[in-house]
Amino acid sequence: MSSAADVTPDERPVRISGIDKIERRRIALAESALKTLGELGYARTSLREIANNSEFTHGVVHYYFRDKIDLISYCVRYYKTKCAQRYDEVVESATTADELAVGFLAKMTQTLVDETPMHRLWYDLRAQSMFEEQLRPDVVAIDQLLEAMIWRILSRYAELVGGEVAVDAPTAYALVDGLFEQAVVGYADDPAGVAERLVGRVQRVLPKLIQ
Amino acid sequence: MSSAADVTPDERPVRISGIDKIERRRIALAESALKTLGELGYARTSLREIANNSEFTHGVVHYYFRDKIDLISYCVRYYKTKCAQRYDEVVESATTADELAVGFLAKMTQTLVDETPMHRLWYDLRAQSMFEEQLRPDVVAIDQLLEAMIWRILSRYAELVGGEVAVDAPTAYALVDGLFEQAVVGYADDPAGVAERLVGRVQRVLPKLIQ
DNA sequence: ACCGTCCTTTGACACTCGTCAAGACTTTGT
DNA sequence: ACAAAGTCTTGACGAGTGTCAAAGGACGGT
Repeated sequence: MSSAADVTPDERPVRISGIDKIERRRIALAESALKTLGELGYARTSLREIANNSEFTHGVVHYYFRDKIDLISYCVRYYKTKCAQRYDEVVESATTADELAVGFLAKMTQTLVDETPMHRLWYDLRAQSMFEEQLRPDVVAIDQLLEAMIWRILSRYAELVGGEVAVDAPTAYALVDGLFEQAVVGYADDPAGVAERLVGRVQRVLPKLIQ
Repeated sequence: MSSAADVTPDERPVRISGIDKIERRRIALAESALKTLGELGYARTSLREIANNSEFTHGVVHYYFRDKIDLISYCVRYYKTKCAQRYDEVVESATTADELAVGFLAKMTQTLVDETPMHRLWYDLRAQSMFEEQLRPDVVAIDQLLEAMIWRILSRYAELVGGEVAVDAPTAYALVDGLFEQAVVGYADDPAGVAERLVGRVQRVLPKLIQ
């Protein structure tokens, strides 16, 4: 990514100035950290392991982040910006209820399969937040983002179908999330058929949430 | 090791307290461990902390359990026997749908409030099982137990109401569990009103699962 | 009484963790 | 080109971890 647009004759990455370079490094570190976190989980991921799985040394991590919580927190916030708008395009482009449902379900299974580690990490972090107070604000914020996302999908679906969502936003989110988490956990145990079962279940539940 | 091969043909006098005492110690240790685990979570709980919060020393823990996973695994299995039959009495004694619903919801909020640490731990362990393979069998077993429990409640409810459950057992479990987990996570953040909101949501969702 | 077995304590081990500091290397301003 | 500022490497520290082994105590059978 981002390799196509170098028109600059100068090869030196010097042009990236101060603040920008710091932010770039932090993002690179965060992405590397997220990869490791997604594979090992929050508890078993150490700063050294993160540095090890990256092109940096463990000292660099501490140069760009105050401490471990600072890094994790940054990772979570970075992740947040990417995850909650996954379905927005589908919602905006769909012109019929069926189109929306199909698009939603397709994206859902796609992210389940393609980004399993990220979802594992999310459920891990949400559980950890019950014990580690410092994680709570970020987790709560993401939860609200996801709830709003589900709500956008459901209310648009209801609109297209000519009805109303029969439950409030937190309830709708909890229900859909319950199904999705079940799929993520099941996917870790045995991936075969999990995605299809998830689709079937959401398909059958979705109409019941509209009246 | 070397426990099975008794060289002495001589019977070990049937010490009633023998095996029984070992099991008793293990249970006592497990209960103490569960208390600590429920408060600190899986990751931040060390064997020394468990021993510290009990009347034993950290050496005893290793005398009765091979290693940490052995202890945790035992704890989880011990916990399992208590958690999945929480609602059985309600299911058996209820003679009307309303009675069942009220009893179920009452027990649900009661366990949410009284045993919060246990539920936190459960969701923590389920998340950890995605990363730690050794935890998976126990987690899967408990999940099935809980699924069966929810199914018993729902199918009895449908029977009393004169209908049928409109979704399959895994779906029903995922939906209810989604609502419950939302409540547990929310309870850790701010307990006020969480139980009431949970009751309201389950009350509104429950009829939609019957047809 | 003594002895062997079970139980428990204590202390040590090898290791990993987060954190930091001293110095080396690189880039930038002038 | 030279010095200052920024960036990175390396190695160390103390604390905490799981694990284990060697003693000490308790208690039964003989």
